[in-house]
Amino acid sequence: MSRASERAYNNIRSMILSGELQPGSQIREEALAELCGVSRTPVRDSLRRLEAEMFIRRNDSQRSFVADWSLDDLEDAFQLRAMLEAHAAKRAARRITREQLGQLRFHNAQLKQAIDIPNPDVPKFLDHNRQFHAIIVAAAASERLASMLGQVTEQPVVLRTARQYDLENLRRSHHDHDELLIAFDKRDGEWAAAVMTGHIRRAFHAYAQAHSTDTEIRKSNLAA
Amino acid sequence: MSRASERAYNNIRSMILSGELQPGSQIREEALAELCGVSRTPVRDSLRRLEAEMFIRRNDSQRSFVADWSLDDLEDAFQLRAMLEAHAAKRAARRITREQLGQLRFHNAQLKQAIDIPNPDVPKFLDHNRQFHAIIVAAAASERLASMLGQVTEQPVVLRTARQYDLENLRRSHHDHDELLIAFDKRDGEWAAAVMTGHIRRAFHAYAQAHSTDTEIRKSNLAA
DNA sequence: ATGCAGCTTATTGTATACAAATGGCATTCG
DNA sequence: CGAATGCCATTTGTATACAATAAGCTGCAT
Repeated sequence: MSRASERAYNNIRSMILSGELQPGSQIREEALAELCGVSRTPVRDSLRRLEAEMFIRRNDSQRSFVADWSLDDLEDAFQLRAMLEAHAAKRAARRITREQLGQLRFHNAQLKQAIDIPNPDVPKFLDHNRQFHAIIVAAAASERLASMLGQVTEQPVVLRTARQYDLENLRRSHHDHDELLIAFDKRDGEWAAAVMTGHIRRAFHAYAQAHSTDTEIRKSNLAA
Repeated sequence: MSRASERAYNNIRSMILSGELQPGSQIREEALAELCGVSRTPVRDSLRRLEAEMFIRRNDSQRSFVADWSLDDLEDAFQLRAMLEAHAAKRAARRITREQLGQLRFHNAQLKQAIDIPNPDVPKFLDHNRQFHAIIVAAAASERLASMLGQVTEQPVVLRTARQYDLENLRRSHHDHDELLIAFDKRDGEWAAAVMTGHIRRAFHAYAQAHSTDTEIRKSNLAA
């Protein structure tokens, strides 16, 4: 992707994810163009992409708005994600290479390290976690599946305020990864899929809890 | 969608589906613009959309080519479709309204009529079949799921020559629909999902057979 | 007051000109 | 003869001007 267009896309996307562009608010092409320092043309490209990714929705007269997902919508996304990632895990179990297994072990060791210390390094955990999952998707070797997963994986990040990361949850995540590694090693696709399903479902409930806390806080801020 | 943009999208899409634009061949924005009688701007929009829908792919230097799917790729698409439609059926079983059930019955009766006569009306069958599936997806009430299904449902249409429609197959399809209707009536999501999985898998094998016949014919045409 | 008509303004859609980047070809040098 | 390099042609990317459309507002009529 070319310079201006990529910049516009990344800028707008991160403005949505960070909450700088509030859910439900209208988006004007020219305003974004100025914010990104490019013309409307690349902005329009970006908006189309973001619309396909459901970060943005348009009303019937083509005006764009930042998507505003309810908790139900997000559960829906998580449900699809669980199904797709379980499918990926199943496929990966048949196809994963020794090298990829090694990489999985590496990232799993790293993310364990990130939380198994007095001062947990959550960003580091998240990064290696992301890479762990990416390797599984790559091993599944289905471009379509990868593209669909892309659509449901980053949506929940739209939580506006800083999330509460429950350490106990992260440790359980790491434990799931351990089990996935064994399932891959045994080439047991059914097992891998089952573990993955639980792994994502837990993520949803952790997210939902953080989300409701967040919502409470915002409500009381409004009241004050 | 506005006039020029919509025209460009529909034109290009149908040129791909009809084989007028050959799989693997390069696509130039200006050529398409002339063909569609619009400027490059709406053509570019369309190309982006079609790229997201995987009808078009781009190499690393941004040149566009008509996607050329192998049978393996198509099996992959069908596999995802089976999973997603089964999921849709399961959700639909819980949510479907009496009215929607009535509509399903109507379309199923129509498609039965289309093939239960001396001179089968295949296009009519396909149309009611499409609507039958659309109602189930609507009843599943998940925008994301619907959008994902859109991505895998129309891909196999890229068969270049006229398809052989095996009547026996269409009758079995109709039978599956009957069974789906009972499952929905009993609100048995698991049953509905199972029937749907088989329904789509059969569609794949019917398609694969037609595809290989098609490929053979093309080969011998080349040889001649 | 309320609702509607017509105007005004805001916003998106399209065309086009120009800039940047890429690929192919020919030429040159090892 | 083969590989690398520079130039030219082709193609895509970006900016901008203008057209079309939709929203909001004002004022008038009921």
